[in-house]
Amino acid sequence: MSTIGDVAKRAGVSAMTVSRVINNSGYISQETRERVEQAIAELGYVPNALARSLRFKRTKTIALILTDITNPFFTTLARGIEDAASEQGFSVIFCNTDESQDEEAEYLSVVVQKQVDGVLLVPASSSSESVTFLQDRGVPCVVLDRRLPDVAVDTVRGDSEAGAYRLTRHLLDLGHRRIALLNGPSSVSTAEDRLAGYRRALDEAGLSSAARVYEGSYTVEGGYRTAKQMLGDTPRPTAVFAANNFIAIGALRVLREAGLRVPDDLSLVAFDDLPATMMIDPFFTVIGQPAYEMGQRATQLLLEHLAGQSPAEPQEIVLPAQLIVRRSSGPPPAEI
Amino acid sequence: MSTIGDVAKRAGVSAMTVSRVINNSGYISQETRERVEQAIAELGYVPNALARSLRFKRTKTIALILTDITNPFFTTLARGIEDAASEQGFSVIFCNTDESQDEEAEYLSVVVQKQVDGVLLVPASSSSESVTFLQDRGVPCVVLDRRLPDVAVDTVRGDSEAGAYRLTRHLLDLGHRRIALLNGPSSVSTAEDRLAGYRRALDEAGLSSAARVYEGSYTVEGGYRTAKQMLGDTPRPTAVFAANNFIAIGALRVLREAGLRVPDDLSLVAFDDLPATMMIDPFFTVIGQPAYEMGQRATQLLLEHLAGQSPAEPQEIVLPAQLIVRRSSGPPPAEI
DNA sequence: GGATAACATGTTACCGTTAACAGACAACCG
DNA sequence: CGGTTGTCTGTTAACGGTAACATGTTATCC
Repeated sequence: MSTIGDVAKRAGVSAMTVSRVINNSGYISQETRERVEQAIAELGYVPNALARSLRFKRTKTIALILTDITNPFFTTLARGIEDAASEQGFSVIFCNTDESQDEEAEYLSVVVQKQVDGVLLVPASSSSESVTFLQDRGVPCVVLDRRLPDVAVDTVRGDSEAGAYRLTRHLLDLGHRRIALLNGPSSVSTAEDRLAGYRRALDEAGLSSAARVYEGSYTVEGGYRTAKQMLGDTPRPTAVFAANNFIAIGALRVLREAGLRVPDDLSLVAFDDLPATMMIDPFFTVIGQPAYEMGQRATQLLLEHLAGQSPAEPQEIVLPAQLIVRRSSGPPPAEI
Repeated sequence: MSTIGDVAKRAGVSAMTVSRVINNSGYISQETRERVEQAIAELGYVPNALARSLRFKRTKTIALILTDITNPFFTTLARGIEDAASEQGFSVIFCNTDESQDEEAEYLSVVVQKQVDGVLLVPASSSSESVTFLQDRGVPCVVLDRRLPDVAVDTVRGDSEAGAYRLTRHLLDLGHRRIALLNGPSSVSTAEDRLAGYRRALDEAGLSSAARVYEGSYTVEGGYRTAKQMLGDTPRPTAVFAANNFIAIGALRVLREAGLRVPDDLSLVAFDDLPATMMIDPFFTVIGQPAYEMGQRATQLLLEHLAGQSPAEPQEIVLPAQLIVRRSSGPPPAEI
């Protein structure tokens, strides 16, 4: 790979002159400019962004640290982020923590060393450690999807509480009285908020004591396990609220294995929709979150920060969630 | 952000000594080491990877340039790549070209400037320009998913030809004689190969002249459009082979709108499976490609290259595709 | 006891780029 | 004609890190 010095030698000028041509700064005679441009073309010269970044202390690169890109919600989020970032000339380094705090810390250390200009973080847990680490080192950060209670930081997330409330209300309105919540890990704020929304709806209906909460992980296996547990308990719920799409899939498997029909024998609703592009047959009644927009907004917020245009006060942007009623929910079966 | 000099000053040593502590190289007295480590901890010092990279000419970063991370096949591929890369301490910059040659060129320029150690490329078209650009600048590259006919380069891809052959054979074996292919753009090698496999199966069955090929894009809209066109033609095919998952979804919409049942009135099979974690109800008969493994293998190949362990000869790794028979394919309806 | 080796630390120079400063020359002005 | 202004190009130093070399100290050996 040729350097600015190689170009300079070939064009018979100094490196500084080449730099001026590349950056269109200062005075350059037409003749010199052409000679330099030719040398650049002949050598296939590409400026070294590392050297530039070292001087300017900005890399035009941000890090995206999330739990699992394979979750369609995060895939769409990531796409929104990359689109918004590349539009402003920023590159995105992406990292999967698999909900591990250790992996998260490891990735954070790496990207800070690589001098990313900012970090978009979907935290593995509610610990404020990661954000503090970044703040101590002066790296701007926007937290995505999840709340961090103990630290002042920009956050962009969906309204889990209101979404869960509406989803539960939907089931109550259909006549359900025994509604189970298959939740994610309580260490994650979305699980906490979905639980809160669920409880609020039950409380309003005077059914506080009817709450049945099963805590697991946000995975198919988690859903499978908690659903199995739920089916063992009596009286059996007539509706199941899965706290995310993976849990819903796991739960559905259990119900199928038990020979139960949805929604005839049991209603099953979930948080998080699948993109229309991968749905053969939209079936689940869900709360859909605007994942793409969430990614965009978070990126814009971060980039404004980098440009120094944002208010000092940390912002919390909460995007509304949408109830989409489909075929997986219906009235409870008649009691025998 | 503090530098190695700040740490040195605080510990009362030279920058070089700090460097030695960090990298565990050369001789350091236990006492000095402790003083330096304390200074590092107190300052929250993090080494600047840019400065290191500038010296060593390696960034421990690779670029992943693909068409759309939102396509579940590529999502899984990306996950395989990130896992394999991070295992070896490499970071991944990801870029979506949306099948645009211009975007691809733009991203390539950026990541080469950023001095990535290598590039994983899902090319937007069969043009060899991108790979040549990288080779001219000495940036190692592995091409993913698609063949590039005019250039010698490492490639990891699925066996589209054999997969298409088997999928078509499956339909022929069920008794279908009029099988339409809703293909992707002919500028992409996978579309070319799937067409070839389809033709080979028809040829073997003596049905060469029965081929009906509709060229579109690898999108839901593309599938929708070509399927609509197909339905207008007579005699109507009894089976449809969608060249990817998005096309299948688009086609299914058309069939539903036309009141046709799958597989009773028409069989519909596709290339590319969805991850089990997002399937409510596995329905499509498909050819599944080992996307995760493809990503892993390609990354390993690239990293071996970087370590100088790989053969000079460009390798082509072709991974087998698997036929998964489900409910969307069945015998053709009885002729009236 | 002087040579030698092992240990411990510091100095210099360089990776590729560019801001700041400096110098040279031409045009223009009063 | 001397000074000012505008144009064009070059030199130096710095961004943060470390290899190579240099230097000094202490322990070891014959």
